[in-house]
Amino acid sequence: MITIKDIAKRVGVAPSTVSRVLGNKADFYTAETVEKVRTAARELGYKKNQSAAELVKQHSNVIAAVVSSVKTNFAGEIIEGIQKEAAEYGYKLIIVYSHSADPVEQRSALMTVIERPVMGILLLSMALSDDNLTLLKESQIPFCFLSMGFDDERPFISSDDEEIGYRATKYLVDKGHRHIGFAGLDQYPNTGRLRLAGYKKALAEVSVTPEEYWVQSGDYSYESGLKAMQQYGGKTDLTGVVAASDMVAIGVLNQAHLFGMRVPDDLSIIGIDGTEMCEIVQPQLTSVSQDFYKMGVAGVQRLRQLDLKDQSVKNKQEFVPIKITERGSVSPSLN
Amino acid sequence: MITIKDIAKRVGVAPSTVSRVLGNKADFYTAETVEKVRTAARELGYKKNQSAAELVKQHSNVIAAVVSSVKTNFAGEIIEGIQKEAAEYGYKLIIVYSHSADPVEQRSALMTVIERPVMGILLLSMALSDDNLTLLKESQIPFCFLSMGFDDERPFISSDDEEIGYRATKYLVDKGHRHIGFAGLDQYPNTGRLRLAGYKKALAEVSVTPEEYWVQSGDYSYESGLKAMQQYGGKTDLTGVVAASDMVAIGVLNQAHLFGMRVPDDLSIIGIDGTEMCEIVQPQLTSVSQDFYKMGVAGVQRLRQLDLKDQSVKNKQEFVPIKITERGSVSPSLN
DNA sequence: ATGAAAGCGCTAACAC
DNA sequence: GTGTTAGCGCTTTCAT
Repeated sequence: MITIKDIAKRVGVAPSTVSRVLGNKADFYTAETVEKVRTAARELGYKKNQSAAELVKQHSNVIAAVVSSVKTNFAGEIIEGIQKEAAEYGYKLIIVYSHSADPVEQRSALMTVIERPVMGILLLSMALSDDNLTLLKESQIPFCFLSMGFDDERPFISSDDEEIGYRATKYLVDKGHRHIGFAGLDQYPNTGRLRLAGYKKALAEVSVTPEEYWVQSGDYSYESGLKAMQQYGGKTDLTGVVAASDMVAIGVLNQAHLFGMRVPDDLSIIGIDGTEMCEIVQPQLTSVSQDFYKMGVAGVQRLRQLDLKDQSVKNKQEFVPIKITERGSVSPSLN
Repeated sequence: MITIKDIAKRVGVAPSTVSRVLGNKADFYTAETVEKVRTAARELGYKKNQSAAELVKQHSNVIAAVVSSVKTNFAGEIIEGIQKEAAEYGYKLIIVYSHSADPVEQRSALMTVIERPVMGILLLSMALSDDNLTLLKESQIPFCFLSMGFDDERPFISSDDEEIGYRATKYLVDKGHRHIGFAGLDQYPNTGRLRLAGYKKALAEVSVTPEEYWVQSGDYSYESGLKAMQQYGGKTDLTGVVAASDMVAIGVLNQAHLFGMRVPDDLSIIGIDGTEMCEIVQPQLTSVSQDFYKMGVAGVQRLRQLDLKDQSVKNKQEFVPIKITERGSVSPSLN
């Protein structure tokens, strides 16, 4: 292994000088020294030992993202946003996966990043257990949750779930629909509750109280959509459905087709997320689009502020705007 | 920050003893010492500084996966395989992303993991530039390519692309098809060439020489499928299409539908990969399924052997079996 | 503008 | 079984 000592010896300077040159500390050197050091480093094939640097600096330019599941198809967009913005500031990104549910696995993933001096931690759609949240806080490392909101003090950047539920439902209401189902509502403490509240609010504005079977729970999966539609049945009085994710929407769509229903003529469907999945089914899915890319970007900016000791944003909770993308799965109600 | 010294002081032993207890080095201690040390560590909220440990050990139990693109939908399956198998042996996994194309970005991603003593590097569908391959080799860190084959000495674990091309085409041939297109053939040095060779071989066995327009190039995307089918046209004499990926297959499928063609009655389609996308379209896609999960598992095992100084597998090139999963997008040719 | 020296937190001989 | 000691490679005062 080539170290700065080797370079120092070769060039005839002290290791500290090499360190300064390679670390671009001000430009207090003769151009000649810089040149010689750089050349020697290249020729010897020098590679910095970050462990050593991190040990003394107790800091690094690495951002860690902890992701709840490999399967979510929007995580990629958030990561792209993080990656792009991180590159902007010279931060590196490492990602670790953890299934949201299991506290032990969560802990292992957290430890992987806490045990080294990362510059900040971004948690993607993670519902951290209390123990693990404590662990995270004690680490003193700046952090922020992404794409998941909470009703306590935790910092997060996400969409406003109540608004999502409200606007999706309102969109169908404005098209004349009154019997509207919610398919695949999740069981997380907040997301599901808030989306449901928004859904009920939009319905209440036109004096509709949803029947119990209108709301079908699920886990964002394609199967959840299939199952929800099976519950509704081929002769349902529902004319519109809000689906908890694009995959749920596709499940509802396919099951409706299997029942011989036409979409959107017999049934209107609006999805939530707005991933590329919306465009590969027929009809293409109208959806409430979340700006995942922007969450990633905002997450990096948050970490950066924290790194710069701006404590004012420590527990800031921030919403990223949503929008409705009209495609072909909703039509006016004929009733 | 709490260090082993703090624990040592508190318990009244030497730091080295604490290190040994916490590192589970044999069980050469009084249960009492172990108990006291553990308790103190917990009470003080001790967190190991991995940078320090890695600096002295020049080694860690971290596997790094370098992934070519955030968008590939099979990377998730490989990662699940890696994760699962890694956990089996107590290895941790960190992932870094890099777009396959840009050597500069590739280099940055590589450096992120090379600059610390990771135990091994797995490269997922990465076509590394020569410079970066040299960099990787010089790092002395064990590595293996996954889901991408090469015609040089590089170690890899992937499907046999010629076999994929052959079996996909043969499957259609056996159903009576003779005019068979290949949609979305990629431009990578190997993958595309080998799949094309397999395709031509299966066709040659029934004395068919493909017309030039039968083979449409692409980049595995949905759009590539759309475009390929547009080139074929609604009145094509092709009765079957092999698609380079499931997304390409879906593109072909949708464009065929737009042309008013029925699948599989008017056109049979077989996809490559076998991701969950196959089951969310109608008809469901028959596909050549790759065992991505197994590639991940095998990758970890490879790294483990290398870690155990088993040099015999250093440049081993390994194929993972493929299989045809029959769903609903292929029917016998009526000609 | 550069060198000398100290030390980050941990592990691994080597003693006893 | 446990303590002592010597670094791992790097950064950073503090000199000069």
